[in-house]
Parts: sequence; C-alpha cells; structure tokens
Amino acid sequence: MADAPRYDDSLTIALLRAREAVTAQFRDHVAAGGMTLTQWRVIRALAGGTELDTTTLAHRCVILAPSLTRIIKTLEGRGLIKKVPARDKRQRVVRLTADGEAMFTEMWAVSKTRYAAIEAAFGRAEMHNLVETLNRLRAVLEEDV
Amino acid sequence: MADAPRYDDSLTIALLRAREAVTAQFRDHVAAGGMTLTQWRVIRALAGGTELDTTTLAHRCVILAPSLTRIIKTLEGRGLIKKVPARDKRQRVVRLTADGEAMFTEMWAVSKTRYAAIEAAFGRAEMHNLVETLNRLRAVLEEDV
DNA sequence: CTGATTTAATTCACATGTTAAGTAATTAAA
DNA sequence: TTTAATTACTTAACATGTGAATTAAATCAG
Repeated sequence: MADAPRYDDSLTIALLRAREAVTAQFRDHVAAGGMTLTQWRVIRALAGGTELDTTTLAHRCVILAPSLTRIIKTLEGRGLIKKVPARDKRQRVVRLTADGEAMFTEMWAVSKTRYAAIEAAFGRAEMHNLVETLNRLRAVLEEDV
Repeated sequence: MADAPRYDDSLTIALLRAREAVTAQFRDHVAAGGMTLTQWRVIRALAGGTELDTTTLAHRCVILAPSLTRIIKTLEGRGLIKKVPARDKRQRVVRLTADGEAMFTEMWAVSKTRYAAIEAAFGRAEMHNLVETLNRLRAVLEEDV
C-alpha cells in the first residue's frame, strides 16, 4: 500500500471513468435503435458505401477479431450488412445494405447532436486538445516505453 | 455519411485507443500473476487492510455489480479475499487475506515501475494534466449536458 | 407493529473482451 | 512445383459488460 496513487489520480481509472461518462451520452440512443455501442461503431465505420475487410474494420473500430466475427454474424442476420466477394478468399469483406445505410443515417442525425452537446459543454478547443493529447499518449506508448 | 468526424478525431475512439495502449503496459505483468486487469483493480482497492462493501468497491473500481459478484467469488475461491461481517446484513463487506496482501505487495512493486515508465515517457506534468482534464470532462458530463 | 417501499446483492441472459487453438487460403522456400 | 511458413479469419473457453428480474434485509408509512 502506502505509495499507491489514489484511485482518482490513476491514469487507467481516469480513462475508464471518462470513457464511461462519454459513452453514457450515446448509449440510450443507440440502444433505442436496437444496437449496442460496439455494433454502432461497426455501422459507422462502414457508412457511405465503404467496403472493409475484417482486419481493417477490427482495427478502426478497436474490436478484437473474435468479437467482430460475432458482430458481423449478428448484423448480417439483421440485414444491416452483407458480404462482398474479395480477391483474397481468406478475407471477409463487408459493406452496409440499403437498410444499414438507412439505419446509419437515422441514428447519426441524433448522434451528431449529442456529440455537439458534449463539445458545447466541455469546450470545443478543450475537446480537440484532449483528443490530440490522447493520441499523442498512445503514440508514445506504442513507440518505446 | 459526409459529416461524420473521422474516426481518429472521435473522442470515444481516442479514449478507447488510449486506454488500450495504457492497459497494455500492465496486462502481461498482471496476467503473469494469474490475474486479470479487472481483478487487479479490486485487489488494489482493498490493499492495506481496507474493508469495503460491494457498492463502494464497484464504484471505485468502475465495475458493475454483476461482474463484481463473480469476481469476488473467484478471488475468494483463490483465497485472496475474505468476507467480514457487516452491520447491515444486505451488504457484502470484503477485505484481503494475508495471501491477498502478499500478492498485492509483490505485484505492486512491478506495477509501480511500469507506471513510472509511462510518466517518464509521456511527461510527468503532461500526465498529471491529462488526468485532471479527464476528470474535468467527466464532471462536466455528469452535471448537465 | 404490519404492510408497502426502498436498498444491496445476486442471478439470468446475452453481448463483448481476451487468449489460445484451429482452419482455409496465400505466399515463400527448396 | 511441392512443401513449409504465413496470413485472415473462425471457433472455443472463460472473464467481464450490460440491462432486467429476483431475493433478502432494512426503512417507512399508517
């Protein structure tokens, strides 16, 4: 014990709590659309006719491969995404269906206002600065340490 | 699509990636001790003879009640924590066993150096500032918005 | 003091995180 | 070109996240 930093000062806990607070601003809305936040990240990454293979999609959405396999199965079952043939037959390339695009458009309208509300409450410059700082932290940690 | 912020600029994604990068610095070490990061948060919150009920523990560790129920069962089964009688019989109050304290002391020694390495790489002032910013963001979001 | 309400945990059901192992397709090496 | 190694993804097994329903204990109203 003794020299353990207080929990409120811990970077890991601060990141966890902050993310919890931010996602809470979207969770209800996304759930109302019958989706989870993770599924929504996938839909959003594919919006606008984008076609992506599983590996790229997993990286962009920060979802591990096994989770994405299940999510693709779920969303495909709901008719929101569909597979498209790929040159490399090992790959699974997917894109949104018309229903998927419609779902995105409808959800995004609200999602965008929530995001704007956060910007307004926290400060646009502050928020941009925070994102930049977070990305810099990540860059530092992925380099050496 | 169109006006969807690029993923790299999204606050939610930035928080997710940053947290991933930070926890990656501890995961292997904690796993070597036969624990998950979530279990480690519980151990750490109880270090130094601290006795806590489930609700308080869940809040401090940012773990939902159902998860904590399972974790307590697991850690108790491993002899790292034990129940202590509570005035309010609805509550479940727990504390570390001698083995649990020993486990914490051993793990913390390394964990502390990892934390210091992150501070050194990213900058002590930067890091303190980041934690402060994250807590401020959380405060803003939990107030109104 | 008795019944209604609230509170603290637990349980359930399903989605996701996480690691390890397995499968099919591609690429590289002999 | 045939085999070995690599790559992309899936499956399996278990831990955790998440919301809803359940149980037990404490509190409140009448």
